[in-house]
Amino acid sequence: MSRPAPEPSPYHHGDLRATLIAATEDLLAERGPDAFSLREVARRAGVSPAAPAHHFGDAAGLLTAVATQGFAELAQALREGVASGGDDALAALRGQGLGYVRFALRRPGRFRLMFREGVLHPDAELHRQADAAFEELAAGVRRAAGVAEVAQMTPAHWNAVITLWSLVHGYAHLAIAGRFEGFAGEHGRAAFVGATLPAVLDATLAGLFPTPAR
Amino acid sequence: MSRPAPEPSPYHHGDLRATLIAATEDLLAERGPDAFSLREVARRAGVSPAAPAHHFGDAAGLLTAVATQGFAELAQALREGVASGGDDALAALRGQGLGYVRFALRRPGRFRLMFREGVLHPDAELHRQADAAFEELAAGVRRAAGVAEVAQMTPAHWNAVITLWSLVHGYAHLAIAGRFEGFAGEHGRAAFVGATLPAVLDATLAGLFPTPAR
DNA sequence: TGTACATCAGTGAACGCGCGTTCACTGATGTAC
DNA sequence: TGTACATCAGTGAACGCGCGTTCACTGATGTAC
Repeated sequence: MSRPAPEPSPYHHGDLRATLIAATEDLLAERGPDAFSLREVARRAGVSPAAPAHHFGDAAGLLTAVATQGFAELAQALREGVASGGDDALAALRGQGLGYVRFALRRPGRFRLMFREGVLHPDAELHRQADAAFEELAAGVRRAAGVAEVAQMTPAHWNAVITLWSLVHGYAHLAIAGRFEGFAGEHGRAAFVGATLPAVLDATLAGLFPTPAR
Repeated sequence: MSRPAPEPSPYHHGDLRATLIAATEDLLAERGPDAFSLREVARRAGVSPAAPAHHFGDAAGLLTAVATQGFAELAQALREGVASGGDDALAALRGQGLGYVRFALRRPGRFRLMFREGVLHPDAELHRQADAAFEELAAGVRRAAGVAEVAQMTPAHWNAVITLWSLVHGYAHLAIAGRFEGFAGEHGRAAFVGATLPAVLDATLAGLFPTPAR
């Protein structure tokens, strides 16, 4: 997870912006959002504490850039989850749910940052990426419900979106916070998730999209 | 939400322990867990910065006490939610879900603290209270499933517990983080929750506890 | 009932720390002519 | 092709701040006799 040691620094870095984002993600992964500090990130990037201001303005600006990139990757993870379901719309929706949770567990610190209030700048691009990720979920529900357009979605369809989002979001948070460790037992977290999450999603989807023949 | 101004302080406070806990809850409510500081709490309680150490050891000790009390109140909120459902086990379970979310939204800062890693002491009483709250949820599922004892619960029953817990936990977190504000629109958050959460719970419960006649 | 004394609960000054940000600066790059 | 110069990207020292915790202390309480 850690990057190579800083080079014997030339004056101009090359791609300091990307390096600072990567260092921030590493720090979040290792020590969580509470341990973030601009100086620590600068130290890891092998750069003076004033350097980040050049690219991000201030500390919140750097975190906002990290969160924005996070939402873009979340949307991507949801798209890949859909693809894993093939032609079956319900299987695609389940794949999306799995993708959401796996995304969260892959980088828990960043995931928590993305949904933290008060530490990010209000930012048009951030909101655009967050909305795009949400829209992936809504599109999944439309496919499962046989609805083509956003304008055709009923309150029940929106409730289905909220239900699935809440479910995977809560599952991810509880898993990250270690609340499932009483269950996970000897098998570890990954095995626990693999064993329970598909069943959890299927039971919920059965309630949201009952099939006559079931 | 704010307490009366500190009295012209007598040397001995009377009930400083409870006062510090209350001041912490106020601070969490007003400015969130990130803004917590021991000195600010002492200021609000009208007491020197060294006073809290006498009762709680250190800052994490105070937060741990607050979280412990929070879990006790969460368990109580779940019990009240059950009662609202009367004799119908599914209605009781829905009431529990409503109680969970309402508890979270009543004091969002404290709720977030309770599930924050790294800021609380590992503490026997804290874990006892957290487990007791969780056990309320499991008991609700047992009633709905017609199972009398913990030992009789199947993996499917445990999955139902995890599903409901994830659902209400995620819903609460998303609501607190303002992610539903695009929906809430003109009606405000309370109205949004009142309109969507019961339906969300019912749809999920239908998937978890299908009834033959449905 | 009165008094000595231990214990409890709080004071307030001081410590050292890491932080975000600022500032004047300088080295490197690239562009105009 | 050379050269002057503007712009960019980083330095590193310094600032002021609020923090958690420590320390020797003192005022209040309560208990033993």
